[in-house]
Amino acid sequence: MQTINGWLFDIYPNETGLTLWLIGEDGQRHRFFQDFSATVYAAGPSARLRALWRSLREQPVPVRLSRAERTDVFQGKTVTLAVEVQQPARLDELFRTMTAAFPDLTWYDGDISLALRHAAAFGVFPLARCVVELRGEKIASLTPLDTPWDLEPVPAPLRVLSLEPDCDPAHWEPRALIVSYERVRYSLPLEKTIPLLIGLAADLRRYDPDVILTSWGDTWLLPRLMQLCNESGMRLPLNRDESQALVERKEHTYFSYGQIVYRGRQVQLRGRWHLDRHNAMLWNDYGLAGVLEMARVTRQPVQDAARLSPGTGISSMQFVTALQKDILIPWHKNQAETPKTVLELMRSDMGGMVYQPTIGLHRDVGGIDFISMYPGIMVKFNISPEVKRAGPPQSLQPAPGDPGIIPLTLAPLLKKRLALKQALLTLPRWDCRRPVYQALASAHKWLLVTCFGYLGYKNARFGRIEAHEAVTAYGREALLRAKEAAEDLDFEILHMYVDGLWVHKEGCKTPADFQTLLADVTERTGLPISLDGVYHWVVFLPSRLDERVPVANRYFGVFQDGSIKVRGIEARRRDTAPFIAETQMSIMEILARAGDAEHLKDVYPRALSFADSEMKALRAGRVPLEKLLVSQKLSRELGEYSSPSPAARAVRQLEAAGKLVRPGQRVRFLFTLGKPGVQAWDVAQQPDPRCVDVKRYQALLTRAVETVLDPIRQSINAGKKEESWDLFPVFPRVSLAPAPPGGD
DNA sequence: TACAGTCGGGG
DNA sequence: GTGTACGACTGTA
Repeated sequence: MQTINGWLFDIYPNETGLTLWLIGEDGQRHRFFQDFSATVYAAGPSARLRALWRSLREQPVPVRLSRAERTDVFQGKTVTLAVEVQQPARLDELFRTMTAAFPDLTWYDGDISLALRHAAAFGVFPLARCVVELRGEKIASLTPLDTPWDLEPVPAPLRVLSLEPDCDPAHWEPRALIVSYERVRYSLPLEKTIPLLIGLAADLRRYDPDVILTSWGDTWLLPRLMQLCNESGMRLPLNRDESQALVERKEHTYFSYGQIVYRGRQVQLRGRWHLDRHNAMLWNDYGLAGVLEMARVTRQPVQDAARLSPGTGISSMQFVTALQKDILIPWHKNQAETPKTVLELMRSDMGGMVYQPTIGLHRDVGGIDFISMYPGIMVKFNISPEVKRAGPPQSLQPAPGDPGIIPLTLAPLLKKRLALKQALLTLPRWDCRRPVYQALASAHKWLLVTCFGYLGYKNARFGRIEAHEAVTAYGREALLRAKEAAEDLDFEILHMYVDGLWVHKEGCKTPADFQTLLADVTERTGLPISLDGVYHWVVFLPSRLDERVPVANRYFGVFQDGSIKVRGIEARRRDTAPFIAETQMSIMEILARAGDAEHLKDVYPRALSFADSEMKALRAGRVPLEKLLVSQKLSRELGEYSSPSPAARAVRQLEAAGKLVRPGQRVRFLFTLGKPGVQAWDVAQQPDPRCVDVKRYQALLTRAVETVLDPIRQSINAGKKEESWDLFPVFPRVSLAPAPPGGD
């Protein structure tokens, strides 16, 4: 028997069992095989289960049958027929046949991927460090040496080869491919097919990368290479396992978090990973470290983790918990989505606690947040679909008994996130672990957020609306207790929003001045809370439609470390032209240089004149057209628009030029003079700079400047009382006159 | 003024 | 392999 240590790299089914790839500590890439069986469960009347038993005896896929008692989270202990399928590759086919023949039975675990089953069975995950015992090429035992929850796992020595065209193939025709790895970098002309394929094949064999990192590899490059191979009859060893075909995932569009999301097609490799940075979910935010972390904690294979959708990641984690705890995973609930009743609509108003902020500028403000409030509540108070609630939320008492499936799943993730946050607080600014920790923490963030949403989702396997409501009820209670704590310590509450509050007290200017409050809130709620920071000053903005009305989520401010926090205003919106957003940010940076609020009056003139110079640049045509592009996400098919929004008109131009834009994709356009008022960007001909509707951009800029400068000016003037001759100047207003009727 | 369409925030 | 929230705001007619 031979033993090898290494990092688990890839797993997929072959004809008889599983193929596993291991990056050995010896530097070799090993391919092994493993026997593996997958079990599905059926429950129902015993006569029907006996009939199923008989029918399974008479079909060709080898199965082992037994009677098993398992837990259904909604029904409790349940007697089932366990069907152990010994050829994992044939599971899907057999499951389809069984459910078609016995649709009246209740099915469990049928649609759980082999990767998750394997992860649950052995406690492994992508890039887990393992000890493997071998008999020949067969795995006799597989033991993990680390867990997904380690903060500093021994990193796998991945070989990464990057491959990208010399321009964006959606808009231009690339002429060359740029190949780079380690210190090698060169380009291959695309028109010379044979040398291109020979060169690439040679590098793939010589360097034998673990990861092929591409730009537009899913949508353009790999399909193109496959096509070139077909035409020329040459082979390109993209897969490390050359016995396997490339795996293609189709493009699709889906709804998530109230908006439509578009995922382009994906090309996956076997024995190697292909990652397309332009098609990976939130690659920009997290990078490779984030994708790997996602794979570790969700146990999804890395290439899937790269484009994981909301819900799938957290569901995967729940499924692994369920498999390990012998909890049955219902086969997808076939409940049709029923329209919300009036009662439910009213209930939805009772989500998070919102308190109207006090409009205007405030100095020396503590921003305090519960850390991952909703997940923290689920863990602390044991909220899970199968757990009976004890008292009312006002008691802030955990439900009794063993932790349910949701807390079990979330607890280690939450603990790791808190540990990362803690480490980030203490690590010095220059520490190279900082960006990595940041990426990991961000990757966890949305898994945790989504878990809460999933509790309230009817089609989630472990969802239950009562549990969802319990979470928000605890949340409101916790925030109220925080408010009481602050008031008992004589803090003034300026604003509260779901899981955060903004407080002020004369003389409290440093983080230390808020420690008593933090400790008190933790004491009263049992939930971790942290100081987001102490603002030198923060502005809560009024509604645009009625300046007497505050809005909860439009504010900006400057922390004592000089960093700026912005919510809801133009600079935060992805449909704001970069020129407008950057100008607004720059103005806030000028204001931030004031340090404390007393010195805002010193920097205000500078901010005003900066805004003015940007306005002049705009009028003089010195702003590059790219900076004026507005980008909006298409929410539906072009034909489904009932009103010709600017985005819809831009899409019409694109489609006229033969460019299809799918719902969920973004469309970029300029505001232009005359009809139709917009000019789509991603078409062949560049717009004439003279067509730009400068007036409209002036109005947009004016608005963005006023958003940040008006409250500052008002606050300075308020300090000056009646000296009206000394009023600070207003930014000259440019507004759009209503378009003349007819026009054209 | 009404309406249709897009966005943020949660983090 | 997907959560169809809510409220603010903008653009169009």
